[in-house]
Amino acid sequence: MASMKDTIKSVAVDLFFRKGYYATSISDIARGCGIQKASIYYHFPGKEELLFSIMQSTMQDLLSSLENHLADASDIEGRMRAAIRSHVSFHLNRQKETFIATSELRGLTEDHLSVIVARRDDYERIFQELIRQGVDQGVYENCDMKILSYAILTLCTAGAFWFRPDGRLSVDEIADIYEKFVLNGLMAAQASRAFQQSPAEFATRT
Amino acid sequence: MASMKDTIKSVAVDLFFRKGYYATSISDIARGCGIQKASIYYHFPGKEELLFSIMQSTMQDLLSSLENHLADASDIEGRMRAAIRSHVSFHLNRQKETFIATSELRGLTEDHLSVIVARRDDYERIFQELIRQGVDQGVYENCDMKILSYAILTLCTAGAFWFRPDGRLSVDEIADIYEKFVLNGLMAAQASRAFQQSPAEFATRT
DNA sequence: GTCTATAATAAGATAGAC
DNA sequence: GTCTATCTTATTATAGAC
Repeated sequence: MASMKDTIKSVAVDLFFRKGYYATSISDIARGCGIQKASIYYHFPGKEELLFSIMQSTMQDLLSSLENHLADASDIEGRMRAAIRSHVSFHLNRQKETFIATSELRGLTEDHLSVIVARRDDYERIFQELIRQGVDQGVYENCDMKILSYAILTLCTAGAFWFRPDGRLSVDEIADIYEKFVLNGLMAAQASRAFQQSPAEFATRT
Repeated sequence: MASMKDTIKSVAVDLFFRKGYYATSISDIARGCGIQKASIYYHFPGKEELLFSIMQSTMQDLLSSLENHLADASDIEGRMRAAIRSHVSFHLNRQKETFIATSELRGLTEDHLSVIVARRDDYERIFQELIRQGVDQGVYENCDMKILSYAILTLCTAGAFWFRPDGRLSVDEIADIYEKFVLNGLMAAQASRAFQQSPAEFATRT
């Protein structure tokens, strides 16, 4: 049974996703909950705190999901695959929240923004570390880790912008496509270079 | 010599980029231009029309840039490279406008939104056509064209979100990284598959 | 914990003089 | 083409009763 505080949060998620943070008023949220707008302020100090609360629990769960997925994988390729699958499926399964967390950072106060950005940086660092390990082990081509980690994450994050739960492709199918594209992208040059250097040795690895 | 209309537009671009569309008031823009806020309304019917004007000229120039870059390339790989370079360099060189055009769609009325989205769809279709031609000619692996075109475009568009003109990497260096990652991503599976099927023939193509 | 009523503020936009 | 002055409206947030 959901508390009113949870109801408010969930109605806010729905409205922020559909209309945007600025276009959603406290009255809109109250109407969605079936209460008066003044009652919102009993549960949250203000509109911005409500946004912050949404973003914080989203980032928390995003990080947990990544840790859970990584726990099941051991070698570097498996770990990268697990990380991408976690990232993609979280962003599609919790589309509304991830959409908000990505697109409404402008709505946060400076203090709250720095908390969320710090969490996001922690999250990105895990991906950068995965790329670095892959490069160290010679599985991926040497590359600019920061730029590529942004590229990989953004690419999958964008799913939250166009995904339709009742659309042509399921979450798993989309995760497959992204997983393949990113892994290919990271490994391709390595593969072709290895082939050029030593086709025989390359063949044993394929 | 810039007209006041151009000045207003350029000040608005700067403020929308730095503070966001909703957080920027007509008064802010007027102050940036050194005029009174009522004077803005002589040049633009309202704040939303100003945003629309910025987005429309940005999309126009984005499309022109792509056409110019494509005119110089002939084969499919060269055309894809040219398209990616055009996309990346435009988004970094005109960072403020492309950032706004990407992140402030929520600020448009329904009518204006549909105009911009239609232009964006035209633009995306050119990339989808490039991918399709590459697949037809066997240069790229068969793939989901819509999803991959979103992936490629978003990945590069995201540059406008983190790029620093005075940062570590130049526009050209970033374009190089993206060009390589995307091309590798599109061709990788094809390359390794070709090698598995016929290593000798593959070698002649490398 | 929710209500009614209202304060406080700020924004987009217009009227009309110069 | 720009100004001063003002209108209109909407929003966040608070006070205080129940």
